[in-house]
Amino acid sequence: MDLQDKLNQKGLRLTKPRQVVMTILERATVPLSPQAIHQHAIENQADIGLVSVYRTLELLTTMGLVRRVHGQDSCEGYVLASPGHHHHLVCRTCDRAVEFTGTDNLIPLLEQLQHETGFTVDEHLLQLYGLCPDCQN
Amino acid sequence: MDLQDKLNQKGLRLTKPRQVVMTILERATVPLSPQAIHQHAIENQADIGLVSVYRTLELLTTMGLVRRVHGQDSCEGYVLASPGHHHHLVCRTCDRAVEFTGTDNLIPLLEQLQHETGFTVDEHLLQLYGLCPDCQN
DNA sequence: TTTAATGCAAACTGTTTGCAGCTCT
DNA sequence: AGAGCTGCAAACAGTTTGCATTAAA
Repeated sequence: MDLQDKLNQKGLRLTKPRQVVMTILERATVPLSPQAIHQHAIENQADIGLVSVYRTLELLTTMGLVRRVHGQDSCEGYVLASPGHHHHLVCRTCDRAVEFTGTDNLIPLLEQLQHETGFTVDEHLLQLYGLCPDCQN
Repeated sequence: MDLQDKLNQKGLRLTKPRQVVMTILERATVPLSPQAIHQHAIENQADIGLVSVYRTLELLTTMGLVRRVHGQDSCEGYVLASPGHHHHLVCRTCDRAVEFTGTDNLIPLLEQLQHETGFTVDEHLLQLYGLCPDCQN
């Protein structure tokens, strides 16, 4: 099912700004800020407004198609939400990010904590920071 | 060596806003935003300006006494760069937080990732969200 | 006494909202 | 045709900067 169907299903529409934002995110390798996305759009002769970028990101995020992440300096960054739960390893220098999923390692920790504290744990945020191969000089 | 000495050593001064901010961070259990810190200060009859909070946080961060982290919603959060490393388990309903340190579980994951991606990983942010015993109804 | 630091106010930057006109279905 | 969407402009919120005054050393 493509984006158009997903939108129509909810009585929403596939419009130019939405297409453009989605395409840009699909091609992106790093989390992009709203302004960065807008910039990319303009450079690709797609004349959309910054406001629509914000609104589209909010929509796509609530639809679960896009995920918001926090870089170290750049606060707001958006990336395509690939299926499943995953985390990011972000380069402190160039902000390049790698996604990973293996969080089985956390399970024993979670269980231990739930037992010790009485909390139930149902969500977690794990972000790793370091240097990517190119920035290790 | 206490804060006063550390500051004087560089020709800087220990002033009321700096004391207050430091004390608040020492008592905090979750990352605090600049405004949250300011709020706390006011509530404790410490009449300091928001601007000083910002400037103090910048100073303490460059001195390595405080660390800036990015939470889920609150972008800017500051925590004491305490010796060792700790994380938080936060109740989604009442915001009560528990600190924990056991991150040995992460080490295999880190090593595996460093190997697979070529990144070096030197910092991480782990926050767990759930419900505390009181809020589980 | 000297000079760092404060706090106000004003400038900025990034994000959100109201609304008239436009467009996808 | 009609409801959803866009884009402008204006309102907002959070952060930074300039400058005269205060206070730590």
